[in-house]
Amino acid sequence: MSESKEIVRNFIEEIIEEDIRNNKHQGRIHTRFPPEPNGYLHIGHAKSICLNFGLANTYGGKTNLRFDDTNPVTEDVEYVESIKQDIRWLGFDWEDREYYASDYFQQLYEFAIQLIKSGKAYVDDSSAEEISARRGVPTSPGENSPFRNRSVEENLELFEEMRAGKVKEGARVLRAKIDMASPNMHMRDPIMYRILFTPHHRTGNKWCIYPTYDYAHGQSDSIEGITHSICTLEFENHRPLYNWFIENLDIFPSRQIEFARLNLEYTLMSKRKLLQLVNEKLVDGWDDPRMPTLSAFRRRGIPPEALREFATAVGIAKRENIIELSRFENIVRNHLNKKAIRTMAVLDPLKVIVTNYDRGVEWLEVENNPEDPASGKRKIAFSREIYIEQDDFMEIPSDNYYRLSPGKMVRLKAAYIIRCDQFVKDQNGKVTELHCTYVPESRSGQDTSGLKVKSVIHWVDASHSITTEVRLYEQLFTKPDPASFETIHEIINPESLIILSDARLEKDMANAAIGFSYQFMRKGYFCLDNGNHDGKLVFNRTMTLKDSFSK
RNA sequence: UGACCCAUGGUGUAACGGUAGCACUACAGAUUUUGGUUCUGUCUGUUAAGGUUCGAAUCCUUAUGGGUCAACCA
Repeated sequence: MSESKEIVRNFIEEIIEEDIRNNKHQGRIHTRFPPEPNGYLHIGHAKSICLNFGLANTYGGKTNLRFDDTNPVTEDVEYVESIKQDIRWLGFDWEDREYYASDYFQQLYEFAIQLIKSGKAYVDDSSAEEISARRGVPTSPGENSPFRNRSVEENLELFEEMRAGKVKEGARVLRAKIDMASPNMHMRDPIMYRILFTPHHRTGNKWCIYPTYDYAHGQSDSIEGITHSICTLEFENHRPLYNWFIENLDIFPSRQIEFARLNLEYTLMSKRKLLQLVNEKLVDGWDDPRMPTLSAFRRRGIPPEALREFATAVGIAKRENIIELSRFENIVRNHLNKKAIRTMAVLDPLKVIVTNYDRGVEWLEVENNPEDPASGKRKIAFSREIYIEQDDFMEIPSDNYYRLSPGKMVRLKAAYIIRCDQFVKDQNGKVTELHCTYVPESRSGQDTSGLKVKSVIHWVDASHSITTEVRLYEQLFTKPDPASFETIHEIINPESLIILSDARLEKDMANAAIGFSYQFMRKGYFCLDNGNHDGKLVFNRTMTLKDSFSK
């Protein structure tokens, strides 16, 4: 027997396995993914989704989808729908466990009464400014609110007035009574409820007091019996408070565990800034293929399997990290290379006349995907007039350039070797046409010419091709660390989108379908855009091929 | 002048007191009818100083560096 591959566990898996060994919660594992419906899911969320659902999957547990909808001011149903669609597309299923923090508003309210009754919460009439001023700073203690020692009866009465809508927004809050001198700012009598006369997308006008994150989140976890509540590092300082509520309410002890969020080079993860890109129309919307949102990845042709692999490949740890884009690209290319059907597409056409070709149209056979023999072969037309890529010809070639130039030969993929005899320029000096001769005995697969050429280039037949639009995407930002810049405008990449309207594809590509990936040979991976273009075909570049020929 | 967390090649992540490994990147070579793919090889690492120990990336102390916290956001 060969030795089995060692399984590497991340620190969360180690905690879970320890809990299972100790029979904690009878070995039950239950996680949750808690998005706030105030924006679209991005690749950072994908890491969290894969972690939470993945953990449940490997340990025979369950994962709830719970919308953390405690702030009606910023949240909307539009986001709820997109989030559900994106999680499904990523490949995960929460079955019937679709919950909302707002489902628990009544329960949370009763918990609050319980804390008031036990003298652990009080109503504060201070203004936001006063509260902030009395909270102190991290390096020195705060001071108690003058309203801190109200009687239980008074607190109950006042809180009821808040609930009943008798108090103006901002005039009163409910606070936990903990310790204004705590070195942890979150323990300095944190706010539990604030008054907001904003209708909620689910509860409508039923409530005008809304629980804050700190008060709602842990209790929602507890209500759902979540065993491992996984969140990002910035909530580390909230954990004592998370535990304080659970202990003082004496409810199910969910455990919060923090891990380092995903950071990716050239990518912004801040929902606020992504929203800004959308609002200022710096991109085409949340699903603009340059965005890091899941809907954008879908539109750009990134396979969900690749995203899942990436999410686990980056690892789970507590160390701050910035993943290199090459890591992401490597994984996406691996997936696409295996499954993408090859086709020839000339993005920037240059006409070639094969002057000695007089056999009309000839049909040549070519593999659909050399990586996958099962993908079969197809026939492509070849005739006297074809197109090649502008940059596959250089009038004065550089030393390491081994494509076409005057007097030089290349092979046309799956066809013949041609030699460039002449070129035609327009008045601007741009090369507009090549006159070449082909070598009849060099036909692909039955080459008896004995000629050796350094390069094989792609091409399409002029009369057996279609003209389409092709969109080339590059990084949206010119800096690898866009988050560290104050304004996004200064780092927007002006060439992040290049629209080519005259691309020539093999005629068969008229039948291209959404959801499939194609490799435009030597040019990259592309997919049909899922937007509405009045019947016109538009292709998005998912990713370039790795390019060892640097320009 | 606080609390909490983190520190392993360029990047990310393993090694759970006993040979610092893997992946990506970069570079070099081989193969190739995609300058793709594939294959082979090379370079580069335990933040520092003490301590414990036969033995420390791992445990302890201190220092240094980085992150988070002062919304009625999540």
